[in-house]
Amino acid sequence: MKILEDKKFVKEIQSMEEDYSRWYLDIVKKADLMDYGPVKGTMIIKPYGYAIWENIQKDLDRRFKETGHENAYFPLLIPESYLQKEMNHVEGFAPEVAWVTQGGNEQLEERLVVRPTSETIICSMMSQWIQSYRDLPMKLNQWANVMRWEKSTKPFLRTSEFLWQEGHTAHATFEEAEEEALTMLDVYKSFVEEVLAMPVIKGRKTENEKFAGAVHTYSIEALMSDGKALQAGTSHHLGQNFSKVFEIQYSDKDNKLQYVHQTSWGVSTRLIGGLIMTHSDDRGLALPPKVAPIQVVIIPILRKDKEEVKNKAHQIKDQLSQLGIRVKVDDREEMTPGWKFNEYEMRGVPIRIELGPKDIEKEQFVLARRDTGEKEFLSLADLTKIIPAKLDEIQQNMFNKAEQFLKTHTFEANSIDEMKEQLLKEKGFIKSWWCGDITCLDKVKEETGATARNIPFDQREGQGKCICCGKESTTTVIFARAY
RNA sequence: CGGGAUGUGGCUCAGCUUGGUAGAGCACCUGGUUUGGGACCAGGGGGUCGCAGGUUCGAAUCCUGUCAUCCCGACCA
Repeated sequence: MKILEDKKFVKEIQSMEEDYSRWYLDIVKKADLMDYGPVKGTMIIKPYGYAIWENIQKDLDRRFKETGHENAYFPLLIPESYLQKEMNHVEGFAPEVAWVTQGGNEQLEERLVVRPTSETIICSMMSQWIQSYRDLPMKLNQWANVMRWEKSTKPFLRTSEFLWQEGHTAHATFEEAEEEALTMLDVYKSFVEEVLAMPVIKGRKTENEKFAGAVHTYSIEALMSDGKALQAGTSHHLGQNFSKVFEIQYSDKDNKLQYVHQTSWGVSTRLIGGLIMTHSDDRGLALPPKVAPIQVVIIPILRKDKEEVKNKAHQIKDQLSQLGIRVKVDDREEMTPGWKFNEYEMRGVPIRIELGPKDIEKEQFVLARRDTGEKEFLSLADLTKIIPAKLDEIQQNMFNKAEQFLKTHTFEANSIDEMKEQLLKEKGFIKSWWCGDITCLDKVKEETGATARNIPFDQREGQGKCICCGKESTTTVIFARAY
């Protein structure tokens, strides 16, 4: 077993150390995930990037269905009057909605918004569909694009148009809606941790960070490799805020009219940005096997006995494909093996198999891991046992590394000065006591640039002094600079 | 939305100060030699210089506007 020296193979990528932001942009371009669209904040998700999204969709969709949800699709355009109904909601979204004011050559009588989220239109339909407690719960999900007129954009992390899924449910009681919101938060957490190998912190959003129109918002927060936080998913308990204005009522068992209790929850293509900033390095993208469009790439070394080597490579491919592994053989002769090694490392393929005439003679192959850079010689006879095991090992190792990073970058601070000092030294999550007063959060933000990410479910025992005002508090908050 | 920077073949950039027939490297195409960590030689194709106006005999170059991208800040369920 030999470990690669820390040589820089990829000269096209700016190092993370020197310029993190440039590094990120280099990765998304060089790994061929996206390209810019002609309109500000829009992007083309290229086939390789879209394949990642499809893998995310596939896995999440299965989890949604397992928890009793059904997919549907609602219109892109929403009448202005719908948005106006819930006051907090309008105010929250007003600055970032795109308007349609004209159809063909005619001015519209009522302006339409391009959906920034679909609560209003889905609620208006639910009010027609729900009559009785027997119609509940109603648990819907849609895969869609949404648009928010963003002022500053960055590929995958914040774009004007993005792809997401939004779940919308209606329940008979507050408790049921609460349970749903928490269940879906769990679904997100287990998906993001198991599939994307990104450890996250579950918690409740503070009042000033919650969704416009929600009773409260839960989130999972991830930590990027530059120490900044990323909201990876949200789940909202909407209470009766929307059902009251959209009149979603049902008759209960005693034939009394009741308003439903609702939830909504979503994750977006932003997860791809998080994936990149969690695992990748100066050599390019690194993908956990479970989302990687190509899990194993086979590079035949074509010096002599070309046909034999090629045939063997394809034979290996077939063997692995039969196990459900996503494999690609790159037997192009116009590229050198070295070029291909770098190319697939840059694109984040978890396992590379090198196969040359000498290997075939010795009944062996070379396995190179993207996560550790290790190369080893292994017996071809064990191929179908080794590869699945290695993929699992890589998946686990990537999660462990990220979890280790999160642990070593979670700090405690007892005063604003301490937090400032820590953020100057090294960024990360900052755990602090908080008295519950929103103005204290504002002050922290103003002085340190860090915002309250969430109030983690996993609270510390005991009590301490509020980071800002010094009052005795029993609530722990996670602060961080965030994307 | 404020401050700064950039926009020239697919990519990275030079040329602009001082206006005068568009360049390099990489990539691409053809042929040959190569191939175990980004090969080499020879030949070849490709750009209305982001877009729109203006100044000028003449604009990639000067002026105005506009759009997009990047950085910093504000905003961001």
